[in-house]
Amino acid sequence: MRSPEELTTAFRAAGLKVTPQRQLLFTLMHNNSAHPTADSLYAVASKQMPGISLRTVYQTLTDLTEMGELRTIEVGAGAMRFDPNVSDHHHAVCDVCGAVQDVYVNQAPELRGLDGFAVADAHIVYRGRCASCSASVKRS
Amino acid sequence: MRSPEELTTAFRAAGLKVTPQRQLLFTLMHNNSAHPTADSLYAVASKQMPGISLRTVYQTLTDLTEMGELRTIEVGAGAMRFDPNVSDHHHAVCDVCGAVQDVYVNQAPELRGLDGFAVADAHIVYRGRCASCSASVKRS
DNA sequence: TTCTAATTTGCAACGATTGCTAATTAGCAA
DNA sequence: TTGCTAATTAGCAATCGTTGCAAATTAGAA
Repeated sequence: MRSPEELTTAFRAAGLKVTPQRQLLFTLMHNNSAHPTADSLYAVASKQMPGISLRTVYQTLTDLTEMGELRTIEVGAGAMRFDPNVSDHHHAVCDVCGAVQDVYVNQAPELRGLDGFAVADAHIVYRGRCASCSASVKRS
Repeated sequence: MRSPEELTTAFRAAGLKVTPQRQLLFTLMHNNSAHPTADSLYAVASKQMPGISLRTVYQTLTDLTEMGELRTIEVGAGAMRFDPNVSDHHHAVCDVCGAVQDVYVNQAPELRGLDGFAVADAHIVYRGRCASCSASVKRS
């Protein structure tokens, strides 16, 4: 996702308005590696701008996604997550704390069973324990 | 997932009862490669047993999943799907017709960015066009 | 400054799923 | 075969995440 300044220009160029709500969300998502849900982003945004609505957060995230500035990811159950990293990558989800981190694969694996299926896209979700949750395991 | 006969034994052994509803669902899921949702399975079941409730379908699918007889898979938006194939495999989802097929990978790819994450499980969702939807593309 | 289309907000509605409860029933034991 | 009781079913309400809608507000071009 581009910087808040570039997004301001891009939005205006697309005939979209740049409101204070949107500017705040631009800055909150820029370089955000937390893979937030709409709701968690709303919680953060509300602190800086009390009264902003969850509906607006959803709307702006949808706009950014349609412009290709965000990717949406679904990791098992729960809400949709938004990722400002739109490069080709995958995700690892910690089963303990729920944190999501980016993962890159070096080469695509060979497949069996494709049977004429034309692959356009692939997304891998890894599950396990993140480094900090692995470290905090008490001996049992 | 095991055969309806084996499941009957397994359910009783686990202190669970084998009702007509459950027997029907056992047979409908056995060797079912359609990756149905609870709702689509309910539609099929209702034809053979009018009056069966969606609640019971959910309950039985949950029971089977907890016993390790089914896997649940989520492919992008939409409802949860149930897969009687519990072997280690992945899925390809057709963007046109929504069909889901099983895919097997020969070897796990090398990863970057794991950063101490201990992987316990991986699931790949491929998206694209299935064979029949590729074949039925009209020239444009 | 004016005007208007875009935006925001709040709330209703939606789809998927689960919680709850009364009525029913599988299946063990006598 | 009959009784008993815990498990199950069905139906409905409630939940969660998300989207549709409409009235009031506002960005930003003219």
